[in-house]
Amino acid sequence: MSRNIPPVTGMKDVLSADIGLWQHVERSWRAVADAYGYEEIRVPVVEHTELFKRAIGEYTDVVEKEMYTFTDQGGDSLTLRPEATAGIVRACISNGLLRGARLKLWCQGPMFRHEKPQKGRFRQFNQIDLEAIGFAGPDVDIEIIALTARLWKQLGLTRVKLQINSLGTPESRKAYRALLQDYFRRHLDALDDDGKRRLEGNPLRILDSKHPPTQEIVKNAPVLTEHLDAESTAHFAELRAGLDALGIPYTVNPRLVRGLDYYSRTVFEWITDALGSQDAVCSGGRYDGLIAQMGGEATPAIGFAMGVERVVELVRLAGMTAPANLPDVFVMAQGDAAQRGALALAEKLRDELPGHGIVVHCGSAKFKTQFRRADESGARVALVIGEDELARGVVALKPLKGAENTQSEYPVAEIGARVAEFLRRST
RNA sequence: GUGGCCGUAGCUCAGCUGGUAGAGCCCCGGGUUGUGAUCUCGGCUGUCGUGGGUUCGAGUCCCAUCGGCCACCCCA
Repeated sequence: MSRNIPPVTGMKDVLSADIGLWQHVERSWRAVADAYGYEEIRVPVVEHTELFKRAIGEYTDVVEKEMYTFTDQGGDSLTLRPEATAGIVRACISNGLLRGARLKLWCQGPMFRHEKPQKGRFRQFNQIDLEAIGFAGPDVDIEIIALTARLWKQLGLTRVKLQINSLGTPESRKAYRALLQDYFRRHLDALDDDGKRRLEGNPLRILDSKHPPTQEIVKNAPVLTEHLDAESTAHFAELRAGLDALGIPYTVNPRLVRGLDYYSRTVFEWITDALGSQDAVCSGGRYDGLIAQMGGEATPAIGFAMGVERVVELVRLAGMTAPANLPDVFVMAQGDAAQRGALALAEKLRDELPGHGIVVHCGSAKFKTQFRRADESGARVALVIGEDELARGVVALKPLKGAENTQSEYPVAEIGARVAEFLRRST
C-alpha cells in the first residue's frame, strides 16, 4: 500500500454537494453580464513573470512574496496569474483590440497566490473579473457598480456594503504622496516596521494599516480626497451623483487604497461582515494609466474582481439551497441479458424524452438494493427489467417515493410514452 | 512569514490521574432467494497525522515534524 498524496496546501476540491451553489452563482453572473452587454473572454492562467511585475507593481505584497513563479524548460520565468487584469490587458494588446477600443469584457477562472490559507483565503481561488476598456467614465464607473449591485440582489445577498474612494490622477497622487511622506516622517516613531518600509515604497498603503499606534497617526494625516486634481474631483462628484440617482447606498472611505499599484481615480470595494477577517467580496477601480504603461495605446479603463468562493459562501449563509439536479427515471435490471436491455432501453428513452435524466443502475445487485439506490437517486419512477420481463418483451414501471405504489407492465415499444405520461401526471 | 487551537474508522466524535481502541452514521449481508424509502439481527473498517524519546507498558506524558482551522498580515 502506497502513501496517500495529499492535496496541495490551500487548494480546495469543489465536490458535487457544493456544485449546485457554484452553478447558481455562475448562472446568475452570466445573466447579469448579458443584461449589461458584457462578453466573456478566456485568457491563459500562465503569463511571463514580467507582466505581473510591471502591471501590479514591485512593492506590492502580491509581487513581493505571493507569486507562484517558476522557470520553464525553455528557461523563461513564468508565473501563475495572481489576478486577471494584467492578462486581459496583455491579451487586448497582443490581439490588437485597442484601436478605438470600446470593450466590455468579463473573464472567470482560478488565480494563485502563495499566502497562508484561512477562512475565505486560498492559494488557488476563483475570480470573476470584469473590465470596461476604452471608457473614460464616470458613466461606466456607475454602470459596473450598478451591475454588481444587481448581482447581489439576484443572489439574495444583503450583508454586503459598498465603499468608494478616488485616488486621483497619477500626478495628483504623486503630490499627495509627497505630502503624506512628509507627514509620516514627522511621526516616524509611531510607525511599525511595515509602515517604515512602505514609507519609501508605497506610503498610501500605510493609510489602511491595522497597527493601532499607526492608526492614531493616520487619523490626522492629510486626506486624499482633499488633495485631488480638479478633474478627478469632478469625476468623483459625478460618480456619487450617479450612485445616488440609482439609489445605490455607499460610504466614502478616504482610506480605501488598493493593494495593486495600477489604480487611479475611482476605487470601490464591496465588503461583508459575514466572512470573518477576509471581508472583501468584490473590489476594483479605474486604471487609466496601465495600458499605456504596458506598451499599449493609451486607453482609459475600469474593472473589478470578485472572489467566487466568498460569494458562494455568502449565498450559502443567505440560506440559499441550490435546486438539486435529480434524475426522473431509474432503470434497473438483473441478469446479463437484462442489463444489456436496460442500457438499450435508457438510450431509447433519452431519444424520446429529451431534457429528462435517465439513470441506469450499473453493476449487479439484488432488486432490494437497486430499489434503495433508486430512492436515493431521487428519481420519480423506476423501470424494472428482469429475466421474466425480458422474455416477454415488457418493462415494469413502478412509481417511487409516493402514495402511488402500483406496479404495471408495458411493452417496450410503449414505454417511452407511458413514462412521459406518468411524469406529466406526477409533476 | 508570525501566533493560538486542533489531528483517533469513509464521516461526526468519545477514550478519566499512562494498562496495548469504542459509539453513532455510512457501507455490506440476513430476516423478505424479483421490489425500496420503516423495522430487526449480524458483519466489515483503524500504521490513534508522522518520527523520535521517557516507561515494564504511550492514543494518553515529553521533543521534533507535517497537516488542518482561525487570527495577524494581505486581499477576492
